[in-house]
Amino acid sequence: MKTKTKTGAATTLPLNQIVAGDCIEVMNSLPEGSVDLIFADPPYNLQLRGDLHRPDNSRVDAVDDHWDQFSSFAAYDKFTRDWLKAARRLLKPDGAIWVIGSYHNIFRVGSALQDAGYWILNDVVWRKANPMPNFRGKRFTNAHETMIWASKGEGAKYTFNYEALKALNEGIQMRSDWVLPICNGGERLKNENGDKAHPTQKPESLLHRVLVGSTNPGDVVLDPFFGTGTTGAVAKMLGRDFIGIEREAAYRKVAAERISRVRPFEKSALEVTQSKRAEPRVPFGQLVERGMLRPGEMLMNARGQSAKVRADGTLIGDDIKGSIHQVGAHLEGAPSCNGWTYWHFKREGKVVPIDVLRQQIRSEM
Amino acid sequence: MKTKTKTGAATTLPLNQIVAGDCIEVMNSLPEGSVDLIFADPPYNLQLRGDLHRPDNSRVDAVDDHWDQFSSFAAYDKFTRDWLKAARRLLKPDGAIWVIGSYHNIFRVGSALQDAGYWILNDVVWRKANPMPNFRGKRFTNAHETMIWASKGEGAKYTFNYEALKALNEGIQMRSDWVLPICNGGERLKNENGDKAHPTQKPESLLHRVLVGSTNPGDVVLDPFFGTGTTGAVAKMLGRDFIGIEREAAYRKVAAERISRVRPFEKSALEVTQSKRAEPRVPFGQLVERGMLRPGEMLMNARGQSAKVRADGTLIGDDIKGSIHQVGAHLEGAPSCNGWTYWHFKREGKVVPIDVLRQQIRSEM
DNA sequence: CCAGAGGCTGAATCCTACA
DNA sequence: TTGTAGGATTCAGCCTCTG
Repeated sequence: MKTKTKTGAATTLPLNQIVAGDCIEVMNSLPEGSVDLIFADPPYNLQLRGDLHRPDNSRVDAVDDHWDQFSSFAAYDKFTRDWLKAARRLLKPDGAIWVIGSYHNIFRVGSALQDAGYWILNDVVWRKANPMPNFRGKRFTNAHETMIWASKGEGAKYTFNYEALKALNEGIQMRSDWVLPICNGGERLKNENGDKAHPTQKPESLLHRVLVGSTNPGDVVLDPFFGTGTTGAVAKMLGRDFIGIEREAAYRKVAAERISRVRPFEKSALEVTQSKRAEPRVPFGQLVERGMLRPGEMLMNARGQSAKVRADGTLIGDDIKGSIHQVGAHLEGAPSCNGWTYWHFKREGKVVPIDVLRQQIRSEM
Repeated sequence: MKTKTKTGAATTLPLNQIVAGDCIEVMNSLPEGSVDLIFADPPYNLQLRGDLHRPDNSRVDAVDDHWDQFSSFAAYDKFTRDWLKAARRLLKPDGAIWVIGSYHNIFRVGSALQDAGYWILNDVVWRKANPMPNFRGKRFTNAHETMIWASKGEGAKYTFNYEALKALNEGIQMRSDWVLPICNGGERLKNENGDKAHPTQKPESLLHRVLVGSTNPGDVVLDPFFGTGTTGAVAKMLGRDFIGIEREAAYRKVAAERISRVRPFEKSALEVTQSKRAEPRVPFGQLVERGMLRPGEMLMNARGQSAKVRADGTLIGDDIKGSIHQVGAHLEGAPSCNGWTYWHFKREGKVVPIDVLRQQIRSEM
C-alpha cells in the first residue's frame, strides 16, 4: 500500500508487521489518514503511585504533596495527549479508536480524547467473568475494565456493524457491558521460564467483538502498544490487516511467533449479517414504470385508509399528495413513515405489502 | 451538632434538612471537616442535538433542562473543580465521596477528582437491568453508568463495610459491577400532572448499597445535587443523617414530602434481589468469540446435514442463513428449533452437541 | 379474580445519499 | 456546502384494559 503525503512521512504502510520503536515517533512516520481503526491498551503504571519520579528523574518524597501529585499526573497527561494526537493524524476521516484502561488512567485518557477533538461514541465496560478477588477486603473486587470508543470528531462517520453484533448476541442489540472471561489457560502466553509473557494480555474474545463490530475485512488496524499482539492475532484471523508498534524486543518476539501460528478464518465465514441500509435504493416509481402497480390503483394502510397511485410514482389521498412516505406520515400524524411497509395492495383477494414488490426488483438486480 | 471553624463559616450543620441555594456557596458556609460521606449526582452535560423518536414514532422525553446546559468543556470543568474543592473541604479526614456520571462527563469528573487530591478507591459500574435501547442502531445500548468512589487523599482512611456488602451479595465478595434496575414504577416520583418529577431520579437500591457499604449509622451524608432526594430518603431509612442542597424549589418540595413519608429502618425488602437467573442466557456468538468454535467450522444435525459457522455467530446453510435456531427450524420445516441440542460439532473424532460448550461457559460465570 | 394483550417509557451526545 | 427527502430503527418492566 502506497500513499503520498506532503509531510515527507513514509509513504508505505508496514502492513502485518510489528514495528520496533516509540509509538509516537513511529506513528508520525506513517502517512496521514491511512488507518481505519486504532486499538490501544496504553500503560497506566507511569509513576502514579509508590516511588514517584519527576520527568527529570528526581525523586518525589511527599506522597500527599499536591504539587508533586499533580506533576506526575501532568507527565502522564502529556504522554497521553502526545500519542492521541499522533494517532488522530493517522486515522482516516471515517476511522475510529478504542482505548482500554482502568480507573488509574481511564479518566485522564477520556478527558484527553475529548480535548483532542475525538467524539466519544460509547464507553464499554468489559465485565470480567473471573476476576482476581480483592484479598484484603478493603475495596470492591476490581471486576471490570473500561473501553472508550470514539470517532475522529463530532459528526464524523464510523463503521458499526450493528446487525453482526446483534447476531453475536442472539438477536438482541449489543449493550455497553460485555461479559467475557480474562485471558488465561492455553491462550495465555508464557515465556521460557513458564511465567506469563505479558502482565496484561487481553483476551482474543474482546478483540473479536471490537473488530467484528467496528471494522470490515481488509481494513487496516493499528495497535500502538502491541504487547504480545492480541490485536494482530485476531486481525489476522478475521482478515484484517494490522500494524503493531512495540518498544520491547521480548514482546515483539513473542507476538511475532504467536501471529505466525494463526490460521486465518476462511473468507466466506467472515461475511457478516448485513444491515438493510446496505441494500440498494429502489424508487417507488419503478413499480409503476415496470407495471407492477397501475396508475389509478388504490393502496391501503392497516386502518383501511387508501390512496391512489399516480403515474409519476406519487400517491394522492383525500387531502394530500406526495411520496408513499409523505402521505403515510401525514395520515399517521407522525414525523416520518416507511411507506414500503405501511402501504398494501390487493392481488387475487390477498392484501400484500408493497415491500414485496421492492424485494422482487432487488432480487433481479 | 456544633463545630468551631476558623473561617467564620456557620457552626451548625443543617442535619436532615434540604438547604436552598447554589451547592458551592452552601458548602462553603458549612464547617470544615464535618461530613462523613458525599454522594453527588452532578449534571451530565449531555449536549443533545435534535429530537429522537422510537421506531414506533413516539418521541423520547429528553433531558433538556437548563441545569444541564454548559457552553463548553472548559465551563463544565470549572464548575466541576469548584464544587469538588468545596466538597473536599467539608469532608472529615476519613470521609469519602461518590460521584455518578456517564461517558459525557465522568472522565472530566474523574480527572478533576484526581487533580483535586482525592484518591480513587474504585470505579463502580451500575449495569442497568432495563436500559433504554439505542433506537437508530448506530451505537451500543447505553446500558450502564459509572460511579467513582474516592477517599480524601492517598493513604486516607475510609469506611468500607466489607462483611455487610458480602452478605448483601449472598456471601460472595461484592464486585465493582452492580446490576440494578432503573428507577420506575411506584418508586418514580410524579408531579401533579402525572409527569415525572425529575428527569434523572436514581433508584433507592443504588443508594442503599452505597450507604450500607461506605457509612455507619449516625454518619452525616451530604448530597450537593439533591434533586428529589433519593440520598436523603435512603439515609433516613438506614439511620444516617443527611444534608441536601438543591437550587430548584420544585425539587425541594417533592423531596421534602417524600422524605417525610419515609419510615426509618425497615431494613428488609429494600435491596432489590439480584435476579440470579438459574440459567443465564448465553449467546451462541460467544462460542465463536471465545474460540470454542472457529468461523468456517461445520456443524451437523442428526441427519448428517451441515451448516457453516460465521464470524458473527450466525450459520449459513445451503439456502439459508441465520441463528442456530433459525437454520435448524428451516431444515426441519418446523416453526421453531432449539439449536443448542440440534447442532453438533466434531472434536477428536467424536460428535458433541454444542450445548456442552454452553454449559462450560455457564460454569465459568 | 386471573391471564394475556397492548401501551407507555427510560441521563440519548442515535441517518445519509443525493441533488 | 447545504438542503431535501427516503426510509430504517427497540428492550425490559410496569401499568391498564379486556375477556
